[in-house]
Amino acid sequence: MIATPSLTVQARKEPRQARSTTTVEAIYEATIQVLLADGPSRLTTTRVAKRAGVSVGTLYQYFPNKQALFYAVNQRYLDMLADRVEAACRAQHGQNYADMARALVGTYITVKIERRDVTRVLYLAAVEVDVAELVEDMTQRIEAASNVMFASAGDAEFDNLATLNLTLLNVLFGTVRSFFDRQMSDLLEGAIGDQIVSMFCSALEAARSHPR
Amino acid sequence: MIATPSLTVQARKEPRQARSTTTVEAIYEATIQVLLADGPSRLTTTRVAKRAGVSVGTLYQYFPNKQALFYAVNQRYLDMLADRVEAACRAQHGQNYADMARALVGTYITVKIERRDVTRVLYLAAVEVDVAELVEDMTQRIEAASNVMFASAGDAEFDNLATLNLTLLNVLFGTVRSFFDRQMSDLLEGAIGDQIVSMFCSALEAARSHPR
DNA sequence: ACCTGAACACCGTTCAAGT
DNA sequence: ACCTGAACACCGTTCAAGT
Repeated sequence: MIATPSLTVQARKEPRQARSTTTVEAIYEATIQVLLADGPSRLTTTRVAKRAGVSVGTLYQYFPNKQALFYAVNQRYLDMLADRVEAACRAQHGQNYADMARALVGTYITVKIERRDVTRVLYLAAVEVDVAELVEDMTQRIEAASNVMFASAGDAEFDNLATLNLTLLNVLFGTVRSFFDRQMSDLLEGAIGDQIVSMFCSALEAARSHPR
Repeated sequence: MIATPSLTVQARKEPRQARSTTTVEAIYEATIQVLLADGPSRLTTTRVAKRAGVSVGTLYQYFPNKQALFYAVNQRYLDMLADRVEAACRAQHGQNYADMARALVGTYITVKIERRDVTRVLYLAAVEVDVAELVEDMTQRIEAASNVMFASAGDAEFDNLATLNLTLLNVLFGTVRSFFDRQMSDLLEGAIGDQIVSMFCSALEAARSHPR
């Protein structure tokens, strides 16, 4: 397994003129469209370029390879996701831990479901390209925000919060992914989402410090 | 997104002579080796054939396309996983639900870790090919076995067991996957595995029927 | 019954030539 | 400064020819 040096994965150059900004936008949009319409296995640079209305050469002027293109699309999506969850965590500062759990789980699920097509297609395609690094960044932002949030709970203090938090977030990410992979994402908005929240609450409850 | 008709994904013909059984074995083995050594993006039919010591044509005599090859490798692995978990569930029939949770979670994690390389590489490559159907089959076998097991618990009865069981298994599958994707699979054998078991237990406890 | 490998269509990527 | 598209190497797949 060869790790792709991350440099090759950055955009080749920044657009400097209005014309090329439009081009890059069109390429992003076309990438998602091709993924949605034709599936990951038909995500070819030629197809994306054609759909974006430019030549392949142009695409390669902005993205050194197909990976970089897909990487950029993921980056936008994952940054947005991390932004939203961070904001939700900040908003809960000092509140009750049950509300925190609800906000964290709820926001994550909401964002994933708002863009359910993109979510699914990115889960599906995530492997044709090495996106692990990006996912790890997003994960760590959320982990940090969530840690700070739970540590600030007004109604409890927790033992081993870091480890518990790690587990809880992997539970959340993994469970949501399982439901998406199995095309059962709709259930997340209902009873299943609530079950996840109560699992969070029980686990937190069990980890409360009881100083004497 | 085009669903691959499942027929094209079956092995093209059954080997009838000792010679060809060996060939098919060699091809399976070579597939895993190439995946492990070169990564999913370099899994090419030519490479597999070469590593197996046969010509490409021979490979195509037994597998109609690259998908079918990868599909077959997954099938073996997932069948084995379902077999093991089913056996563990059967062994717990009539016991306490906490022991059941420990056995279910423990067996699943143990099998995944026993073959950690293959596990990781199959998670990684799972998308280059449509394997969703296979995963769904394995999942449903485990779901059925687990449902029967928990329904037989000697120390409790549960409300809405089917829904709860669905959530619990997606939690298990998803969480394990998250730790593997993040290359933190070792943690599953220790404290994290225990945390998953206690989350199972709290959720089950909360769902106990209390008839009056 | 099984195997071989040259041949074909297609994809990622490049680069000389254009505006 | 940006764009084009023919050209090249490589991969999936086929099939006529071999044992």
